Amino acid sequence: MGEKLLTIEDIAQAANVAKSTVSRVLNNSGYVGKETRERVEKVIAESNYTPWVTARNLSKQMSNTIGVVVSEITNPYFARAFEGISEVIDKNDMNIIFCNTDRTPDKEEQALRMLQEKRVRGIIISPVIDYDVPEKAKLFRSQLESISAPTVLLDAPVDLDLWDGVFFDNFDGAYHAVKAMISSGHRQIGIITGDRKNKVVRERHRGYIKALKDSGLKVDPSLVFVGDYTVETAYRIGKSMIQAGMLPPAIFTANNFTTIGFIKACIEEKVELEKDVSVMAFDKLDEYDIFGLKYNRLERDPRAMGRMAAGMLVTRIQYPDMPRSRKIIPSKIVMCR
DNA sequence: TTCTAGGTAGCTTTATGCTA
DNA sequence: TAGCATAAAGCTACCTAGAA
Repeated sequence: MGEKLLTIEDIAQAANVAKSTVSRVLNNSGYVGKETRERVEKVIAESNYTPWVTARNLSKQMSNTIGVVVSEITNPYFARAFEGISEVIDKNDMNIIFCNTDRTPDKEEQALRMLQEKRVRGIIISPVIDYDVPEKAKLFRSQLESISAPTVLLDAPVDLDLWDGVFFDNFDGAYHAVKAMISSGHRQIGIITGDRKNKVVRERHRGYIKALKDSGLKVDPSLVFVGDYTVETAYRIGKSMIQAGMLPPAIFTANNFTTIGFIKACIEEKVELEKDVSVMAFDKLDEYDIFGLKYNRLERDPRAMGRMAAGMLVTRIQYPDMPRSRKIIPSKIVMCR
C-alpha cells in the first residue's frame, strides 16, 4: 500500500492558509504577501509536494501536453524529426506523449483516440494511410476532424490538402536524385522500390521514371526491383542481384532501410561502392558515417522538419484562427566524388 | 486605492444512494 | 433493476471582504 498523496489542501493546512493561496503561490499569480509565500514554499519544499497534473488539466480543461504520432520509430529519419520536435516543445514548457503506429492504420486510430481522451493541446502526425485510396482518406479525414486539438501533418504526401503541415515533394526529390546520377555519366540505373500501393513509394518511383525519360533513357523493367522498404527485403534483393550477376552499374535505393539492406549485401558480397556499383540513397544514413561508406544521397534535414512542425503547432495553439500553413522542406543532392 | 487572502463554482468521471 | 441525482476527487480562476 502506498502512502496517500499530498494535495493542495494538505499544504494549505500545514501553511495555515487557504488552498487558493497555495494555488497562487504555485502558479505565481495574483497577490501573495512575501511572508505567506515563503511559508507556503517552505511547506512545499519540506513535504516534496508536487501538483497533480490530472486535476490541473481537469480544472483548466486542457493539458500542457502534445501528442506525436509517427508511423515507424525504428526509422532514424523519424527519430531525428522527433529530436527537432522535442527541442521546440521543451522550450515552450510543454510535454510530449509519443505514439508509434508501426505503419498500422488500426494503431494510428487507437493513438489518435487516446490522445483525444488525454485532451492533448495539439497533435503532430506522420500518417500511415494512403491518400490515394478514397475511402481510407475519407476515414482519416473524418477522424482528424473529430479531434478538437490542432493538428500538424508531418512528412505526409505533398498534395494532401488537410490542416497545417510540413511536407516533402517525393516526386521532385527522386527526380533530382536520379538526374544527378545521369549527369555523373550513368546510363543504366536500377531502382529498389517498395510496395507501389503506397503513395510515397509511387511518387519516388514516378520521379525515377521521369528523370530517365527526360534524359532520353529507356526504362528497363529488369532494373526495377520491387521490395517493401525494409532492410531485410532490400538485403535479399541485393544479394540475389549480385549473385545472379544482374547488378546494374548504378542503383537508386528509394528509402533509408532499402539503402542499409542493399549496402549490407554489397559488403558481404565484396562489391565495392563507387567502383562496382554507384548508389544513390534517399536520405542520409547518419549512423553509418563512421564506416566512411561511399554513397551518393538526397539529403533532407529531418530535425529541421521536426522543429518546423512543432513551431507550426505551437503557433496554431496560440492563434487558432490563423490561415492554414504548409511548408515544403528543402533537400540537396550530395555526390560522394 | 492597492494589496492580501479566503471562499467557492466548475471542470469530468465515477461511485454511491435514492426512488419508482 | 433501471434511471436519475448527488458527492467526491484536486486544482484553477474568479469574486469578494478586510486591512493598510
